[in-house]
Formats: sequence, structure tokens, C-alpha cells
Amino acid sequence: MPTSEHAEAPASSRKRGESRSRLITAAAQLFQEQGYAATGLSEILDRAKMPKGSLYHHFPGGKVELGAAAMECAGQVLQQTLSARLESRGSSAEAIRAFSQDLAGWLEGSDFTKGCPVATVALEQANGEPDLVAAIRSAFEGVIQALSDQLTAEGRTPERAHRLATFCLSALEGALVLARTQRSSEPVRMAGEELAVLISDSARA
Amino acid sequence: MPTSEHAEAPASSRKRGESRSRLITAAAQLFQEQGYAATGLSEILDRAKMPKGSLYHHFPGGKVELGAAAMECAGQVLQQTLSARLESRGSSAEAIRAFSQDLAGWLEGSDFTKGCPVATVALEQANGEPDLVAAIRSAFEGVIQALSDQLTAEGRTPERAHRLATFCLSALEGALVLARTQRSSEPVRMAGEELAVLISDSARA
DNA sequence: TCCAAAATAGACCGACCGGTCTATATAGAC
DNA sequence: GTCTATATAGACCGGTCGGTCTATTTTGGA
Repeated sequence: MPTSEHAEAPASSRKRGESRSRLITAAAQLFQEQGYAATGLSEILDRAKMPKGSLYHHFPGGKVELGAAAMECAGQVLQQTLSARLESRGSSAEAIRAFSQDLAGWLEGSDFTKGCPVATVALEQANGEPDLVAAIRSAFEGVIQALSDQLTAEGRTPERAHRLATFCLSALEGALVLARTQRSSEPVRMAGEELAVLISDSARA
Repeated sequence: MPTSEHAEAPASSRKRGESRSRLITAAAQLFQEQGYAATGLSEILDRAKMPKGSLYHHFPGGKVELGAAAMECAGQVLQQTLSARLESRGSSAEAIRAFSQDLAGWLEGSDFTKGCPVATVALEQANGEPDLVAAIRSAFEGVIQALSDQLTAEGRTPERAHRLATFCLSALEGALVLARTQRSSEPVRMAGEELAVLISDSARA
């Protein structure tokens, strides 16, 4: 155990942060696999190996607050994965191709239990808890923005870039829906290919 | 057993069919709006104005059986709407454009409570009840097949047609997810436009 | 008309839901 | 060491869940 933890973050927040993030991770996984309503607090607590008291200590707002945190976290993972691809590959077309392979890998690696961590809750809560909707909206927005920025940097107009980025996310999200029901990552790989071609073509235009 | 059974549509099935379909319709609407797990039987019964006894009379398998019937019904609606567009418009590109406008209209007309009647349940039950998964899979398959047939008739190879049809459905499904969270039908209209262009281009190739 | 099947009606059940509450343990500040 | 957050721990609550069960009403064929 390190002797000094002071620096900028108070030492007392170390364990606090760890417990919080364990809860968020467990919740995000379960919501991703089976949705928000179908996931009971007891299930989350089991996976996080925590008592109920801790949950309501870290998230006084209960399930909704935890859900919002989980959506925010999931959105960041999505966005960071995409951003990493945008940096490592030069073009957005290649980044989308790689990103779709990431998604396909997630599907296969989880036996098709894990698609988009946000979409399941997005659909069932679209007209539900405002806090959840807000977190979900900003998660999607972040992904679109990241892609849109790159598309703009490649010479497209901001309007066209935003359209294209939204379309890419649409296609990948939908492909994840089909992929999970078909238990095949083919729709996602297909979508990645089609989008890469589309983006390349639109660059030439 | 009596030897009756005559004809194929006995009068006794009129009211029976009506009750069944009222339940299916109510269930399909609620599942579409808020998902399978979040919808209680009492809520379905309220909307259908039926007692619980009737539900278990028509659907001895309970919620799962009703859910499967609702998904099947919803899939047919989706497929018939698309098929109608495929017939009325000559080309698949125009049909997709019109179909996406249908979807956008559904969204706006319901204040964004109604997106794809199948997708919500598809995500939350992807690794859940097998009967539901089967109904959902065949619903999607029917839509893809209808579109794929038209694309093939227009001269594409069956493989290419199937790829393209899957991609179209992916893009529209994903667009519906974004549209509901953004409370705007723009993503759907955009997707329709992009797909129409894509299909037209692929015809020239 | 009469009757069995079909359909409606809803009370009732155990299980589990999200949430509250009190009690205990742990750790950093002084 | 002592004191006070902070965090862990889990019993407990009212409500609702899906599902079962027993009546009663309706209905169409004989």
C-alpha cells in the first residue's frame, strides 16, 4: 500500500471511488445485457458484491441515479473506443471499419450478450426517466460529435459531417440490434464495410 | 370429440378473435413504448379492458406467449407497410424513402413514443425468452426478405441484395433509436435519404 | 330448449421489486 | 487515542409482479 495518497484528490475518496465504480460497472453490464427494468437492484448488488446500504450511500437517488451514471460511463467507453480508432487510423472511413470490428468483437466475445451499452436502455426509457434520457442523449451526442469532427477535418461541411456521422451511428446501432437477435456479428461487419465505402465515396464527391 | 369443426371460419371465432387481437394490440403498443419487462400484465389488461382470466384463457403460456404473438403481429405490420411501399413505388430506392417517411410519421404522430415495435423487446430479450427471440428474429427476417426480393428483382445478385437489405434495416432501426432519444425524426429522414442514394448508386454499379 | 364449451371475471398467492432505516465498522483529522 | 465522517451491512416495508384458481356469464350447436 502506498504511503501517500494526498496530491490533489483527498485520500478519503479512493475507496469511495472504487465502490462507486464497481457499482457502475456492474449496473452498466446488466443493463446492457437485459435492460433497465428487467435488472433488479439485488442482481446489481450481487455482481458488485455490495450491500444495499452502500448503493444508497453512493447513489442517494437510487436506481435512476445509478442508471444515469452507468449510461454516462458506457457512453464514454463507446466514445473513447471510437476516438482511439480515429487517431490510430488516418481516415474516418478506416476508423469506422475498425470500430465496427471492435463492436463485432464485443459481441462475439460475450456470446452476443453485449451489444451497445446504451441502446437497450435508450429504447425502453426513451419516454421514461428524464435523468436517464439526458445521460443517454449526451452519450450518443458525444459519439456523433467525435466522428463529425473528424469528417469535418477531412474537408466536409459541418452540416454534411453531422449528417454523415449520425447516419454512421444509426447504421451501427441498428446493426447491433440485428446482430444480437441473429446471434451473428455479420450485420455489424457488413454495416462497417458499407459505411466505409460510403464515406470514401463521399470524400471524392 | 364432436364431428363438427366444419368450414374453416366458424362464427364462434369472431368474438374470440376480437378479444385475442385486443390483447395483442394493447401488448404490442405497450412493449413498443416501454419494453417488455417494464410492462406489467395489469397495464396490458387495463388498456385492453379485459380481466386476467381472459388473458390466460387465450394465452395459456402467459406473458411470454402474449409477447411472442405481439412481436409476430408487429413484425407483420412492419413488413406490410414496407411491402405496400415497394408495390406503390417502382424502385426500391423510392420505396425506402417512402418507408422511412412512414416511420418518421409514426414517431411524430405518437410524440416519439412509438419507434420500431420490435427493436425494444429485441434488445432486452436478445438473450432471454427463446419464444420471444424466435418471433423477433422472424419478424426482422420477413422485412429483410421483402426488401431483398425487390433488390434482386432489380438486377442485383441475391447475396448483394441480402447484404443491402440488411444494411437498410440496420440503418433505419438505429435511426429510430436515435430519433426517440433526440425526440426528432431527423435521424430517420436522414437515413432514408442516405439509403435511397446508396441504393440508386448501387444500381448503376 | 338445453347444454357443454368458450369466454369473462376477479380474488388470491408467493416472490420479488425499489426504497428506507438503524446499526456497525473503518478510517482520516486532530 | 479520540472523535467524526464515511462507508458497509442487511433487516424490513408496502406495493406490484406474473401466475393460479374458482366462479359466473355467454354462446352456438344439437
